[in-house]
Amino acid sequence: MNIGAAAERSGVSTKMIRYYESIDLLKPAARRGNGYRDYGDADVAILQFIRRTRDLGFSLEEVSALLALWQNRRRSSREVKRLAETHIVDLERRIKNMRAVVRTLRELAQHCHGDERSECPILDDLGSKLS
Amino acid sequence: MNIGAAAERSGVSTKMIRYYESIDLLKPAARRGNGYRDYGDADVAILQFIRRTRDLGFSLEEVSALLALWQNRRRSSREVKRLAETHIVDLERRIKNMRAVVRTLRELAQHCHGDERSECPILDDLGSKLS
DNA sequence: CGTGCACCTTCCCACAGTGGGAAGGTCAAG
DNA sequence: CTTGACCTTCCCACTGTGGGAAGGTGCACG
Repeated sequence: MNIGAAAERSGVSTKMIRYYESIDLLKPAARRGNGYRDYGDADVAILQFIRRTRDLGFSLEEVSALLALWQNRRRSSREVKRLAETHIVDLERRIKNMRAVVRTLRELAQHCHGDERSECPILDDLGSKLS
Repeated sequence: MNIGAAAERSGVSTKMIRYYESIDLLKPAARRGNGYRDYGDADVAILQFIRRTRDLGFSLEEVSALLALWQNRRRSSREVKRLAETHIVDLERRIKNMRAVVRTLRELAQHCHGDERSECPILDDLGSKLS
């Protein structure tokens, strides 16, 4: 099947499929006589794996590692679990930061009139040397 | 004061100060006879404002808007509050997504033995056509 | 005085991912 | 046989940030 069909079935854009190939995340696709890339169901499955892994927020480097493990029959699940848990910790750290930011912003916005007046505690705080 | 001192006092790297100037987030700095950029306390205050606003996760475009409002005596606090609240909504949306991802990953990791065996529900799920 | 070191200047390159689009080849249907 | 939907490669954009080269400056110390 052509790259467009593979893109549609996998949910990965043609741009991204070519990009993934260019950075060696994917093996070079088979080519047909006319130079067109040719994909089979197994390739689509790999693309879907990548998309789902990306959806879970793994970096392309991590996707590459997970993909290798997925395709390795002699893998140990320890490594997979370690990757997942490291990622969980990272996400939790980022969530914690973002929640703190939201708390700060909500507090500031609460005290801001939000009307025609120029007085604004949000800007005061951003401009103060205290924060 | 030289750019290095301004960087140290503001917490914005020299690289970033020059970059902010190049994208017109900052007015071109005054120059001394030798071509060196020259900063005063007011400039450092602006840099600190930018750093704090960045720390709250605003994009440089939003920083630019907030900076303009900060320096505009005839601003209305409505606009500031609107920017802050839009940003809060955006952060909350992203937090929600990330929490869902963490939930999924925790569930998957829980069922993964994490030992020498290759069997691994995490990879099974990433590879399944169901998800 | 000269020498070295720390600073400054501009300029280009890299990264992660993704999208846009140009210039050209191909294929199928009308 | 033309038209339109594909495909190819290539370069450029974005968001922010850092690294480093090549060259000029300023100051302190011997």
